[in-house]
Amino acid sequence: MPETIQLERDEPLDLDATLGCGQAFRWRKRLGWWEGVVGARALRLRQDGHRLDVRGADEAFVRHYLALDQDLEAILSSIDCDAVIHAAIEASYGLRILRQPLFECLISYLCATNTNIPAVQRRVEEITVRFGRRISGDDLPASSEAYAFPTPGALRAATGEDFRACRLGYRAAYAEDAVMACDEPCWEGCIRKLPYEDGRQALMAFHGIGPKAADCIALFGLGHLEAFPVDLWIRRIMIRHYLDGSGRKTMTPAEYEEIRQFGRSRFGLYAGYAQEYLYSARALLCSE
DNA sequence: CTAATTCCTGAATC
DNA sequence: AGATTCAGGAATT
Repeated sequence: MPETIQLERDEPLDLDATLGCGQAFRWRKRLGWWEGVVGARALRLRQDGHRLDVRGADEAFVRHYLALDQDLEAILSSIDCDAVIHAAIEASYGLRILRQPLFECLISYLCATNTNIPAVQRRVEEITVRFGRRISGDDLPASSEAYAFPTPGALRAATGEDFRACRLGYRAAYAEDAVMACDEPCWEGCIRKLPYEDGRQALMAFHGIGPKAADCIALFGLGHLEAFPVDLWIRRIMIRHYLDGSGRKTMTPAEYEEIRQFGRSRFGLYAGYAQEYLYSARALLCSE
């Protein structure tokens, strides 16, 4: 089912920035097409100016996933309050915060603590190959395989050893616990009803999910656009451009809280967008 | 409340 | 080439 989405003039999108910025872990660009799996769908996307070619899903699904219904121009002008964020916005104009499936997002960010992006991608890939349903491929490129992200039910059978085999290391036990909790039928519906701070607390109740992972899941999985995750890059950027230095190597919980609240009060309801644009421009903003 | 230490993988450096 | 060092969050003490 080939589809083409015509982007309106007031619907800015930069697909490369959106899929390449590290918010989702299952996208690769090959031969001009972005290939990835969202939930149980294998998608391919290609942008050419205002045209977006789609394989593997209908327009409504892609519009929702890419959050094309959000008024990005209005969001960006609301956070565009100084020269630093302005430069970041210019550099990645059209980057959008995806709407990721919640369980997949939670497990992915559980795999993402204390590690780098390629390692996370490998872990997620291993989990899907071992426990995800294989997606049969009318829309897949020839000779390629795709696996759905497993449901909590499908992962119920996974042991700590299985997760270790997926190279989760000490996170394996955390993943086991998380699957159990997410397998409760009301879990997703209940957490979705909570406002940002409460949802964040509920996420931090999981073993292995601290402030940073909780804020990422709140932002990418629950759509709380006011969340402001603080990783080491954001910390460097904020210290350099907005706050007074701190010489320490590790970030204390108090320092995390200080930077998070500063980001929220400075950038407002769409602080999460500010965070993504700053992160995306990290090389620019941290070069001396 | 803060500081130090440990957990594990993977890449860079010695 | 094999050993050491380091980056990166969260939990525990």
